[in-house]
Amino acid sequence: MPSTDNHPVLTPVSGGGDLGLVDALAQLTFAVQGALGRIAAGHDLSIVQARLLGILRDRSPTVNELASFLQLDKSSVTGLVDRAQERGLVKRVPSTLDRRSVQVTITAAGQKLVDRATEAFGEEIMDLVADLNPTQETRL
Amino acid sequence: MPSTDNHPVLTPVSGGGDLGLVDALAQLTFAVQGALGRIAAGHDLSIVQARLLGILRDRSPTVNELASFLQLDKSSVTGLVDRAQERGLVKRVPSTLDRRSVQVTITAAGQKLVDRATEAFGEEIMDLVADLNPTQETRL
DNA sequence: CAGAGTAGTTGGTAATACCAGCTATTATAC
DNA sequence: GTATAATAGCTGGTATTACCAACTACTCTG
Repeated sequence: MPSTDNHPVLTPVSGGGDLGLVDALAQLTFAVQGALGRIAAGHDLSIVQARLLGILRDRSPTVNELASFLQLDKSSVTGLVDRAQERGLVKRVPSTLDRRSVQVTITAAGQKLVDRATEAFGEEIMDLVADLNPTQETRL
Repeated sequence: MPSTDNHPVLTPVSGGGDLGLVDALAQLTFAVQGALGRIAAGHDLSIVQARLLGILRDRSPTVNELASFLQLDKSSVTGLVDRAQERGLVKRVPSTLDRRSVQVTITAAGQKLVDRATEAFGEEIMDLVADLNPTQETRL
């Protein structure tokens, strides 16, 4: 409830076209990301970890696929999965089709965690959207 | 132009209320943040650095104020400003009112950089918004 | 003026992210 | 059919980002 700061962040100057909108959008994303980050942290997750688990809810992609989902380097995903695996949130299952690749799967613990986090996301983001609607709605 | 992936990330399961919206919003912010990150990187900036410079365009806040703008710990801001200062993008000016505090100011080089980056932001985000409007517009 | 409080920095740690280079495996070329 | 190229993932190295706790230098309070 405190800190949705309302100062322009990107566009106080002249610029080309309709930059107020861009700034509003940027701020919206910062606000949402901030909320996401806070909630995730409340469940001992970072945003990226939450995204990882979110993706794994209905898929068991390879590391490569994860990298493209998350727009990360393969090596970043390796580390991400490593840490999640150490915490028992995901598993690596060797692929039977291609022995080079691994399929990353969520564990029951991971499911439970991401379920709880998602619920919290839902509530909090709804609130946030309600707050921002007056500003945003008029802009779209 | 490639990779705006369209897979649900948070909410494929049941959940409480109107979670499709939350997911859409989350994805929007990821997309925007991704674009921001890419463009910033194109100017040798991270998102946080870009935000820093953006804030400094029309203000010369103290480290403390920056911390609250950016929702960061003071020590994180110290490092952020350190690196920006090493690159000649910002300056530290000792405050005359309170000798404990510093005022962080943007340099001419920083101005130029943030101006260029902002322009790029504007264009690219406009494109992105145009893409997402059909989905988003109906949702708001 | 003594003690509490505040501004900023420092030091230590961890997560995130990249790149380049490596191994094992698979696919292609000849 | 084997040699070569390509691919999947991991390692090692580095930089950034972020935190916390502790410290210094001031400022404010009692």
